[in-house]
Amino acid sequence: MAEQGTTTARRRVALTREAIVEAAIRLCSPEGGGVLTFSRLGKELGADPTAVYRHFRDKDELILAMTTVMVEEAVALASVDALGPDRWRESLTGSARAVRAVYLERPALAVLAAVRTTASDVETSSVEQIIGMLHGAGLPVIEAAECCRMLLDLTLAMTQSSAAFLVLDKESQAKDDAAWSVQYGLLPEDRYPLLHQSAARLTELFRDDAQVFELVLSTFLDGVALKIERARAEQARTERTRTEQARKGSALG
Amino acid sequence: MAEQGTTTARRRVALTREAIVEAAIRLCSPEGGGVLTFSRLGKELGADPTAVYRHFRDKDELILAMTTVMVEEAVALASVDALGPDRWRESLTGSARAVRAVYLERPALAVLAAVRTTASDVETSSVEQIIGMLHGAGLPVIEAAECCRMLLDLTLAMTQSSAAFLVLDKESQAKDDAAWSVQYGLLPEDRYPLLHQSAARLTELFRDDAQVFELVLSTFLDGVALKIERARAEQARTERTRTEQARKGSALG
DNA sequence: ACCTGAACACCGTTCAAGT
DNA sequence: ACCTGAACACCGTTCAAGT
Repeated sequence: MAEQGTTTARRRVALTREAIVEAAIRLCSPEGGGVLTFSRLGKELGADPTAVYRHFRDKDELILAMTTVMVEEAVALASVDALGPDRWRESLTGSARAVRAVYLERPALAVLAAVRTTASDVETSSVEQIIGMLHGAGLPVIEAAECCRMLLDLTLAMTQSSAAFLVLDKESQAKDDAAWSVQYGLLPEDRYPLLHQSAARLTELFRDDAQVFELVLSTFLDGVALKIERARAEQARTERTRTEQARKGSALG
Repeated sequence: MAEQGTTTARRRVALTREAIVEAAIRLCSPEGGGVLTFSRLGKELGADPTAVYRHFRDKDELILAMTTVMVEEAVALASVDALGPDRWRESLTGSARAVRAVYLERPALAVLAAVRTTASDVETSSVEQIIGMLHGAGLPVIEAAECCRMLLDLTLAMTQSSAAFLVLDKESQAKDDAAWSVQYGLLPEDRYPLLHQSAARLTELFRDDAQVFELVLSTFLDGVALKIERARAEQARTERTRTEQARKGSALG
C-alpha cells in the first residue's frame, strides 16, 4: 500500500532534481503521452506545477538536465561494443544506432535536445575513444576529430528530423503520408519516367526513415573508409621516401 | 505618400492568400524579427490577427503554403546550374547548397517546414532531373532514386538543425557557445590527449556549422562516387560476359 | 463575403502567501 | 526551506457581431 489517494496523479515523490528529471523524461515517451508541460509534470509528480521552479530556473534548464541524462544513457549503450581500430566501421555504426534508438524512445525530448550542448564527462571520453579508433585505423588526429564530429552531427540531425515527425499530431502525420502516396502514385509516366519507375521504393523509404538513415550512414562511412585508405597510402609513401633517403644517407656517409 | 497613418503597422495590403504568405515569410527572416505569430502577422498586414483565418484553416495550413513557396524558390535556385551527368558531383553540391541557403534565410520557417511535405510540381521535376543525372552517371535507376532521397533528407536535416540553433534566443546561444569553449579549453591533456590535440579545430567546427555541412556533403558524395564506380565496373563485367558468350555462340553456330 | 473584437483554453513564468 | 495558488502575458483558435 505505497499508493494513497484516489486522484489520477502518480505516486507522490520527494521533489528532488533527479525525481523531476526522471518524471519529465517519462512524459516525453509515447507511453507517457509524448508532451512536456509544467501542468502535466506537476500531475505526474503529485505536486503543484510551479513547484518545479524551486529546483530549476526555467524550462530550458530542465531540458538541459534531461538531455544530459539521455545522452549518458545513449553513450553507455553505444560504447558497449567498442571494438578495435580494425573494426571501426562496426563500432561507429553501432554507436550511431544506439544514439538514434535512445533519442527516438522520447521523441518529444529529442526534438528539444538536439540543438543543446551538454558537457557531460561520459560524452567527452566517448568522443576521445572514437577519435582514437579512427586515428588507430590510419587517419591523422585532426581528420579523425572531423569525422567524429561529422558523424555526431549527421546522426543527431537525422534523428531529430525523425523525432519531429513522430511528435506531429496524428492528423498531420496522415496528411503527410497521404500526400506522398497520392503524389507518387499519380505521376504521369511520360513526364517522369524515372520517378515512375522508382515510385515504389521511394514510397517505402518515406514510410521508413530508419532505412534512409541506414543508407546514409553506410554511404557516409564509405566516404570515411576512402579517407582512411588515402591516409594510409600517403603514410606508406612518405615512409618509403624516408627509408630511401636513409639508405642514400648511409650509402653516402 | 503611399503610406498613411502613424501606427507601427505596415502598409495595408489586400488580404489575399499570396499577400499573407509573403508577409508571413518576411516575418520569419531575421530582419522580420524571426518569429511567426498571428499577432505579429496581423500587425504586418495592417489587419486584425484573426482575419487570416478567413483564408487559412489553421496555422498548419499557412505553414504548408509558406513551405511550398520557399521550396519553389530553393528549387529554382538549385537547378540553375544543372550540368551534365559527367558533372553530377558539382550539380548535387550546388543543389544542396542552394536549398540550405534559401532555408537559412528564414530560420523560423525552416524549423517548421523541414518535416512537412509539399507536393509541388517544380520539386517533382527537380527530383526527376537529379535521378536522371545519377542514372546517366552509371547508377541503376532505383539506386539513383535512393541517393537522391538520401541527399535530400541529409541536407534538410542538417539545415534544420542549423536553423534550430539560429532560432534559439541569444541567451541560450551564448550558453551553448560558452559550454563548448570552456569545456574544450579545460580538457586535461593526460586524460584526453587526442581531444586536447584537436580542440582548436573542433571549436572552429562548432562555431561554423556550414563547414561541418560541407565536410559531410563531401564525404557523403565520396560514398556516392564509390557506388557509381562499382555500378560501372559491374556493368562492364556483364557486358564483357555477354560479348564473350556472343562470340562463343557465333563460333559454335 | 469578408473583417473585427471579445472570449476561451492553454502555455511558461512570477510572486505573495502559506507551512 | 520548500510548496501552493492566484495572477499575468502570450499563444492559437472560435464565434457572434459588425460592414
